[in-house]
This record gives sequence, C-alpha cells and structure tokens, in this order.
Amino acid sequence: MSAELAKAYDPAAVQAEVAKVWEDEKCFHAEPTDPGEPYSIVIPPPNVTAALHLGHALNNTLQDILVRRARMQGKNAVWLPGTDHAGIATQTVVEKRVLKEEGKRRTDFPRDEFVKKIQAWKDEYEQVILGQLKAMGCSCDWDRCAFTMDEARAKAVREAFFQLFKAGLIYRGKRLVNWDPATLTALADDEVENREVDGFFYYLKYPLADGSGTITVATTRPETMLGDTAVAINPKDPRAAALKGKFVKLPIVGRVIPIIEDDYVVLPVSLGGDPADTKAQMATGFLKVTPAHDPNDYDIGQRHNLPIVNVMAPDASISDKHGWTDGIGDAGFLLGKSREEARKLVVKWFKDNGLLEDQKPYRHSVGHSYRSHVPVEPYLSDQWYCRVTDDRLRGAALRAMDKTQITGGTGFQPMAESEHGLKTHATDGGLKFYPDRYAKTYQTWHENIRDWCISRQLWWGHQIPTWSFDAGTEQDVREALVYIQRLESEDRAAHGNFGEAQTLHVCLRYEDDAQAANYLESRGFRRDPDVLDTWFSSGLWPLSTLGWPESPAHRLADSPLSIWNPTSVLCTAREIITLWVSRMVMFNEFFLRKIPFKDVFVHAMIQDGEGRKMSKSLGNGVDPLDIIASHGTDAMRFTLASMATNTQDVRMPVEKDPATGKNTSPKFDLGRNFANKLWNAARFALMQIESAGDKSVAKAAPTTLDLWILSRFSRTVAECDDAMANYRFDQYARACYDFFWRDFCDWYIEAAKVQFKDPAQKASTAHVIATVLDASLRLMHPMIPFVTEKLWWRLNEVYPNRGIEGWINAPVNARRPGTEGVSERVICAAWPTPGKTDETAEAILGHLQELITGIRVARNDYKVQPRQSVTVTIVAPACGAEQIEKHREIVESLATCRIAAIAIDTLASPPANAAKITAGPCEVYIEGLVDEAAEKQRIARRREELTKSIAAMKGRLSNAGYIAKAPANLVKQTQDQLAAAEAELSSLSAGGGE
RNA sequence: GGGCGAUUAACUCAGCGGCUAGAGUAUCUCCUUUACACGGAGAGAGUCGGGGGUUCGAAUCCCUCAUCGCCCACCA
Repeated sequence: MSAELAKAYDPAAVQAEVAKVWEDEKCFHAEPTDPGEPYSIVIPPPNVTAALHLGHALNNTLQDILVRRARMQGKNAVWLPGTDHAGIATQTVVEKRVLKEEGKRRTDFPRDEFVKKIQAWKDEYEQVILGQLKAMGCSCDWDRCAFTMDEARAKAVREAFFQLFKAGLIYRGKRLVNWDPATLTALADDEVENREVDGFFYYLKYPLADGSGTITVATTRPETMLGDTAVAINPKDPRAAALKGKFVKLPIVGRVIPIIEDDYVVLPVSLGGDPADTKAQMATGFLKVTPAHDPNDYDIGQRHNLPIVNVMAPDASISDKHGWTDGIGDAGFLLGKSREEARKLVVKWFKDNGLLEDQKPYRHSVGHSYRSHVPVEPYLSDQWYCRVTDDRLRGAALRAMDKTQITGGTGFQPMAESEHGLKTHATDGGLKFYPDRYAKTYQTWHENIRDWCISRQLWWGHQIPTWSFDAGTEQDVREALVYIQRLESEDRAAHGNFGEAQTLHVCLRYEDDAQAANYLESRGFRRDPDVLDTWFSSGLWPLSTLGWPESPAHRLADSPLSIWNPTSVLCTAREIITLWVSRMVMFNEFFLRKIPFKDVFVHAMIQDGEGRKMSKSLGNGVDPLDIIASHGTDAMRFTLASMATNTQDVRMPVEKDPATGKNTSPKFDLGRNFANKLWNAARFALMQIESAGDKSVAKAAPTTLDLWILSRFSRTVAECDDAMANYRFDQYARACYDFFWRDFCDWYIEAAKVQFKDPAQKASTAHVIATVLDASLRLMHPMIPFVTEKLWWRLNEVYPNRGIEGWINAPVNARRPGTEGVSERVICAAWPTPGKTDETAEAILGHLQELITGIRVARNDYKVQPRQSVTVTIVAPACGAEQIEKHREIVESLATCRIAAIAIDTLASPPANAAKITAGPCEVYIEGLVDEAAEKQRIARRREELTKSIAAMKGRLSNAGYIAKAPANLVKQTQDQLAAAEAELSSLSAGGGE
C-alpha cells in the first residue's frame, strides 16, 4: 500500500514506479489471436544516426495517444517499434567518427570490418533511441521490436527484390545520377542540398563548321564543353532558319556537332524572351548541349538522338577513359585535371584564342552533396532502377486513394485483370489523408513520378542480390544459362539482360542459397557490390514488421500480417509523404493487394520561436530527455498534444534553462502545471473519499451539482471522441484541460466542499467525486499516462470495488470485459463512453455561476478583502429564486457572502447603502459598499457596454434584409437580448448611478 | 517557377458564415482561505496583415497585394 501522496507531483518517482509495472505486466504486448477489433500502428522508424529530438517526441506522443486509446476501447491494439539503418546518413557519421578518432578512411578497412564499426554505432544509438521511447512512455510492443537490417527484415527485402525483379519491375539503367565525386556514390535527390554560389556566366564563341562566322553560347560550366555534342537554338529564334542544318566545330576538341532546334532553349530578352527571367537576361539564345553532364541536356540528347560523351572520371577529373572515344583533339593538356582546374584552363584557352566574348558574375544555386559537401556532378552511370512508373506500382498507389480526396481524376483506372494477371484489391481506395490537403501532395507526386534509382555505392545497407556476368568465356555463359534456367524452374532465381551489351544479371532469391552463388561465381559472375536505397527496406516496413514473407503454413492462420495489415493509421511528418508513404503504398499494394494503412495522419512540424526548423547546426533543438527531467514526461506530452493543431507548422520559443544551461521552452509549463493541478485535485478528492468512511451506506439522491458535473463530463467525452476521430489532438487536450480545471476543480470541487460538510451528502458526494475522478483519469490517460495511472491505483486503494453503475446515470463504463486478468492492476481498463447530458442542471449551474461571478467582480471592484464577507440581497425570477435558495450555501461559500434575503421579481425597499449589480437574470444588492468613485466607474463602464451593444442590435434589427432572411430564432434572440439590455440600462439610470 | 500553410491580445495559439472574438503565458490588483503559489479571485489588453468583392450578416467564403515559412521542381 503506497503512502500518502506527495504535496507536489514528482514526475521522476511516479514515472519509474509506473513504468516498472507496465513492463512487468507486459501491458503492451498483443497477439493476433487476442480478442477485439484489430488496431495497429507501425512506428516511423527513427534513424540510428542520432538520438531523438522534439519532432520525434511529438510524433511518438501522438501515436501513443492513439494506440493507448484504442487499447482502452477494447481493441486488439499493437504498436510496432523499430529503427532504420539510414544507409548514407549512418555510414557518413561513422566515417566522420573513424576519421576523427583513428585518422583512417573507410577505404583503409576491408568492407566487413568497416561494416562492423557501423554496426557498433547502430547498436549504441538503437539503445539510446529505444530508451528514449520508453522514457516518453511509448506503449510499444517491445517484443516485436524491429530494425530495417535485421534478419527478418533482410529476408523481406530479399523476397521483395526477387519478386519485383521477376516481374520485370527492376532493371539496370544508364542514367544521369547525382554523383558525389568525393565519396564516389550516387545520391538520391533528397540527399542533395542546394547552396547559393557566386560564379560566372562565360560567353564562348564556337566557329561554324563552314567558316561563315561564330555563334556564342553562355555557360556557367565551361569545362563541360569538351563533351558537347550539339548546340541548340529555339525554333522561334529568328536566326534559326539561317542556321538550319549547319554545324559547329567545337573548339579545342575539334568535334563537328550539329545545330539543332529545341524549344527548351530560352530566348534572350532582345528576341522576345521574358524580361523578368534571369535566364533570358543572360542568355544568348544558343545552348551548348552536353548530354553526359547535365540532366536537361541529357533529355535534349534523347530527343535528338545525340551521342553522349562522358569526359570525366568518377572523381570528376577530366578523362578520356570513360566514354570519350571520338578523339580528344587538342584537349590533352586537360586530361587528369580536376573540374575546377579544367574550368580555369578552358576559359584561359578561349581567352588566348580570342573566343571568350564575355564573362559576367552570376549567383546561382548549385547542388552539393549532403555527405561530402562538394558540388554534385550529374554523372552517367549504371544503376539499378525500380520501374515505379509501371501501373502495378504507380497506378496502384493512385487507385489506393480515397475517392473523396482525388482531385480531377488520376487518369489511372483500375487495371484489367488480364493485363498483368493480377487484380487490385476488391475495395479500391480508402487511403485517407488527415488533413486532407496532403492527398494532393501525394497525388501530384505520383502523377509526375520517375523511375526510382535504388542502388547506392555504399557498404551500409542491404547488398543487392544480383550477380552479373563479369569476366568469363562464352562457354561459361552458355553453361550458366542452362543452370540459371534450372534455378528459375525451381523459383530460386530470375535473370535479365541489361544495357547496350545486354549483360546477363541474375537475381538469387534466397540468402542461404550458397550453392547457386558459388556456381555463378565459378563461372565468372560477380555479385553487385552496391546496396539498396534505405527507402527500399523502409518501404516494406508495414509488411516486414508483421512477418512478411510468411511461410505457406502460416498464411491461413491468424498471423500478425493477416490481422494487423492494413494498419490503422500512419502518423508522420509531411516531408516524407513522397519518399516513404508512397513506397509503402506501392509495395503493400504489389505484394498483398492491400493498402498498408487506412489513414495517413500528417502532423505539424515544430519550429523554434523564429519559425526556423530545429536543427543541431542552429543549436535551437530541444532534447526531449531534458524536458522530461525538468518538467516530467506527462507535461511534455500534454504540451505537445495541445500544440498538434491542424496547421503545417507550430512554433515553440526556445530559451536557455538558467539552472541547467540547456534548451527548454516556457510552453512546457502548461503541461507541468496541468499535471500538478491534476495531482492535487486528486489528492484532495482522495482525502475526502477516505474521510467519507463507509461507502456501502445508502446514498442520497444526486444533487443538481452532481448531475451537472456528470453532464459536463459526458459532453467532454463526446468532444474528445470527436477530436480523436479527426486526429485533432489539440482539441482533445483542450477539452480535457477545460473540463478538468475549469468545471471540475474551479466549480465542482469548490462547491462540493459545501456538500461534504453535510453528513447526509457526504457519502454520495464522495461517490460522485470518485466517479468523475476515475473517468477523468481514464479519459486523459492516453495523453498523460504516468500521473493518471498512479492516481488511479491510489483511487482503487482508497475506494476499491466502487460500483459506478446504479443509483446515478453514470456516464462511464467501469471496466472492459475480458481484461480482468493481465491488466487488472492498470488503467488500460476502459475508455469512457459519453452518457446522458442534463440540460436542466447545466442551465441552473450556469445561472449560479453568473450570480457568483457577478458578486466576485463587484467585490473586486470595490476592493473588498478576499476573506471579508459581504451581505447581499438577491432579487431573482421565481424559478431562479428557488434554485438560489436551494444552493444558498454554495453561493455563500464561493462568492464569500452572506445572503440576507432572496426576493422574487422585485424588492419593496432596497437595503440602504448598497451597491446594485446585475448578474445574469438576478439583481444583487451588496451592502456596505460605499466607494462612490468605484461605483460610478463601474456603472459608467457597464453603461457604455450596454449602449454599444444596444446600438449594434438595433442596427441589425432595423435592417430589413436581416428580418427577412436570417433564421427566425436568431432574430428572436436578438430581440430578447435587446429588450434585456435596454431594461438593464434603464435600471442603471434609475438606480441612481449619477 | 509550381504547390501548401501562416498572418487574430505583448508571446504561443484556438475559433473557420450568426452570442459583446476566446485560451494559456506574460502584465496589473488583491489573497500564503488546511488540494494545489506549478495556486485562487479579478482586471487591462485585439479596426482578426492591407485592399476589394459575395452576403441580411465576414476573423470565417471569393479575388488581390504584402510579409514570413515549408515542400517540390529547376538552375545555360
């Protein structure tokens, strides 16, 4: 039995105690065979690169609220935790660390040795991250913890790759990629960061091949001219006709290249180009086309069937060994030079030869590697691609959308069953975004999607399970093919021929198929050293965490996959709608013909007080563990939940904590204060309940006050349900806050103090207070689990076996059936359901509150000391008078007054020396308030208010359109209010305010 | 360049066609009343970014401008 509760809420002590019980009782573990409607969430796996930040705290708090509530609603709820290996990012941080600590580079180690180092880093941070999640109170099913590169996930990746490969959805392609010449790897688009750079526009003169003059191209990258294979001009350019069919002799190299027409070329301003367009201002109208070194030029090259001449080595030095086969002319002096040196030398050459027309400073943004920070080189290389533009992927992703959220039709109709021998799942659609505006982001992305480059030149990741024919005899190939066909007949492998040389690539299905791998390698095949893009494994997350691929024996059983996929909701930040959400949908659709989740909830992003992203480099980040230490976990969670509005960003002013020197925010005080208020209100309630003695004695009928708080509670539960149905965590938090602090603490508890004094009402009041406390704790538990859990235990000690049904219409259900076993001790019992509301009680309390507040305001106006009582005479309408009489003691207690008399409708002789105020439907004379100055001020102020609103209402009523078109009840309401205001105004004048 | 969001009290945000526009923090006054000073009772504080329009009625819907921010694309 725990001792008395401490006077102030001590989060650290409570968290430790509560967390232990949760863990011991395995409260968060679920089995597919458990009863209840399935409810599942997969965590967006945090990268193992670093500890979690406040964005994670928000993201995971919201998920935890969802899953805890679902659990309390009796659903078979599971939250699958895990982490992501985050290929490039993790390898980079480890490379940095190794360089700093050992002075060595990655290439100084054998591959497997370096991977071990990364593995060690991963182990370290995974522990940190999981510890943080637990500290945040996340109710994950820890037994199902996953990692995107563990054995089970590796199996899923291998199977997925094989199936996609076999279906022809994976191919080897030569494309321009974002190449990092420092680390020698391709980068994904999102791994490229743009930076403004000061550069120059160089104007280079190219002589026409027929000697009839020169044309001038403008470029920021003169060194790439070595790879030019055309010069383009806009067909609308007046000069185009004369140049049709002509050629240019490329300086230095001597290559003769055509002048082609392409409307991609921007017209210079002098020829009708847009004067506002910087490009048009700088352009000459002639564009050098270098398909091997510029993505747009590559596209032009494709359109015009131009040769591709790659003039660089992988380290971006000038080289004639990587595709520059048509003669280098006089370019020998450039070979082996870096991009930067080559640029200078090329410019110098043009200058020396009188072909540099001009050079203008130009500031533009250039893509830099997010890893090495050197400029990214568009570079032609062989990569693996996933054909996401195929209807089975892109089309399926678009068809997955909820019909109500599609704008203008997607153009992707359900595919015919015969087309691929597959059909889409029976209920096309159903994937719904909250807020719905994000559906558009998703749709547009898919409509403009390009094939996905899935290979990365890294060591940290899932190595691509393909072997390509590298060096061997024709005989080897022939024999291998026979062998491969046998493997294919056993469904152990698939093959494809890719590239100009139609190189044979074989994909092996099983990791442990050493026999096949050995055979291939003995015949001159080599395993691809590259690894898969991180998003390939995270795209499989809803599948792989739930046991896909399942062995055939499991498929019919109640497997995790069949019960929990599709998951209920994906809760994420908006920047990965494209990168992650899209891929999960495509994969889930492809492998299971199902959407991976029904709802996608995209929450706001937390910025600092200046609207900047929180980041390490800016030093404006807030560490969740610091807030947990300074304010408590519940405080952090409550504050975060209340910030989770419908908008896309929320701001959190960041300050230094003077005590610790760490970043914090005053916003967290909101949560801390609330948790403390809850703690103390419960402490008081528990004291009263204890001292009320025997709970089994017959209870008095509920008072109006009791009915009122129960009614208010019912409304609050309904509000919370409504908020949660729309993922409006802020509304949920606010509803709880307002109910608990304003209604329950400020009014109910204060008024109940009067009821507790009456022996006849003591037991029943204790019962109501216990009922409401119990239900409130459960209502708020998903959001602030620790403090509510602890208080709930204490309540059960003080008031065990409290029957909540029975003599009052309790708005709660006591405990969910079937949970008497394992979770008996913990609050997971039951989410409250809304009960009856009581309009009468709410109306009566409304009037009493007006009366009490009116008297309080007057006391303040007249500067009456808080403890000094005043004597009042109240004039009220008949029904009101009755209620005031009934609640006389409550009014006296809360307004610190003594009621001398309650008159009905009028008062023959008002008390002398009394100030008269209006409080709702009542008039109140307060004796002994003789501060004339204060009174005059008060009356003047009130008169002004009334005059203003009377004028507004009269104006409205004199508007013919208003009378004619506005709803009748509104018109009536305005008329009534006007009459009341006018009556009060005249009574103010009559009452001798002057 | 395209898309999205924000602009409401000093600060952070609700409200998104109809009560005198609300809350928390901060400020001011009073109060250490045995649940809570991480508290209580009050007060002051806003031409709802500017300008048009629709409507009987606009913070709320439409157009437009401005500022800030995010995402995507592009960067000869």
